[in-house]
Amino acid sequence: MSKETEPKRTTSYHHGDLKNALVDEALKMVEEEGLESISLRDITQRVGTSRSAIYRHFDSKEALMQSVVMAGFEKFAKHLEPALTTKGLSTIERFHTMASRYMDFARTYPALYRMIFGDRAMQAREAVHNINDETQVTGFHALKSLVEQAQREGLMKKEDPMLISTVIWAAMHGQASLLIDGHQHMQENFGAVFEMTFNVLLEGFATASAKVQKVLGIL
Amino acid sequence: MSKETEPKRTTSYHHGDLKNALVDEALKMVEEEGLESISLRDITQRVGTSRSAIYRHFDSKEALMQSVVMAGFEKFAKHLEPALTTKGLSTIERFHTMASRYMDFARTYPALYRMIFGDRAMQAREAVHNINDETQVTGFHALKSLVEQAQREGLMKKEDPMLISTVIWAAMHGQASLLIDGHQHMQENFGAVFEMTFNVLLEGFATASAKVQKVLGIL
DNA sequence: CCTCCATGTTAACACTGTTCACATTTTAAC
DNA sequence: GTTAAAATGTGAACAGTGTTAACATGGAGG
Repeated sequence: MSKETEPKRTTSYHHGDLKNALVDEALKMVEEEGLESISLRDITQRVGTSRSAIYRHFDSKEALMQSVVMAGFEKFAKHLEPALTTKGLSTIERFHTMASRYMDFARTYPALYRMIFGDRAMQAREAVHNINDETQVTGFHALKSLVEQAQREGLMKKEDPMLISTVIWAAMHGQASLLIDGHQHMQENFGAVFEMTFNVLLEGFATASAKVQKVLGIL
Repeated sequence: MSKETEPKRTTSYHHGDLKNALVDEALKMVEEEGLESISLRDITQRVGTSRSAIYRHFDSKEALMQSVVMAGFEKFAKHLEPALTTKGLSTIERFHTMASRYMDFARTYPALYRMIFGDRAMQAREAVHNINDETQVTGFHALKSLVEQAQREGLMKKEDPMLISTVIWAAMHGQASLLIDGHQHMQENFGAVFEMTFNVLLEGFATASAKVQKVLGIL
């Protein structure tokens, strides 16, 4: 990424920019056909190069797939952005928007979601840890900053934001996973389960004073 | 391994009971080496037969793996049983025991857990739907019956038990998945996240009267 | 011009799941 | 008990995979 000086697409050699082309094509194919079924031969054929050309840019198929994971994670982070950037939303609304878009991403790109949060994903994240440290934590950091905002506003009890964020994230991840992996109970009641989870979390993390107010309303 | 000199099992043909032997060995290998890396050749070699012997009992590798999924799910269901069968536990304690053993199973057999709750699992469950309809729903049914019990005791609000169970299950599944797939935030704070989730769910699903009582205690 | 080196190609290798014709053992019929 | 049929196991072969090595090509700098 250091040698630019070209208004065109950088590094125009034989192909132009084979490395990125391979990652882009692989990412597209993951979305289309799923993870398991794609082969290096298919990727190179669609890109228009020879099979072994890959090995001038990646050590192995796994290395290519790790780059796909990183690209997919950037796409995921962008998908969540509106929850933070949209103007005029309350913190609660931002929570709801973020959770909603999270589930939407998983449902729209199930294979990609499985890939970026699967067991190979962490290896990929660690492999490029020094190169791109900001993007990879963006998703989680966005959630955590929302939690901190809610705490500042007195909507949420003041326990460790990291802990609270992880609890929320796990609940969402569980729903997304069950949904895209075809589990009946989740698919049949998706909307209801989502809203119930959202409310339970909201209530469970509410401050004591907020709870008292709610109860006083009941009495 | 010749005739029926073994008082073991029925159907003593050439091998004895190759079909089950293959499933057992494959299940063992999934736990040892993970899902991806095991091959039919390795399985048959360890069982002691020829490679293609598999095809007398299964249509394909995928069919064998689906049988492994079913066997793994039975193992999982057994692992959860103490939460229901142990005498002298309160309903809350049963919840805690079940959740605890759930996470324990995932941590002890990560590859197997991934397999039985992954995306191929549902296909397997559907493929043998008529044969073994009880076992496959055991896990979820156990949770649901606990929810109903809690509702009867006035500990939990009386919304659809199916919905509540799915919410709880998804929260646990999310934690288990993040944990065994190596996500830092989960691994570093596993115990704290688990307890916080448990409490939040308990509180979020508590009956209104229970909440009022708690608040009255505060006031 | 020429040389060098990054990039792309072709052929081959070891491995995989799968299928075929054939061998062996078990079951059943007579 | 003999014999035919069915069930089960075997070895060789095939197409597909990721990977590697030797070779080819084209652009950059002298």
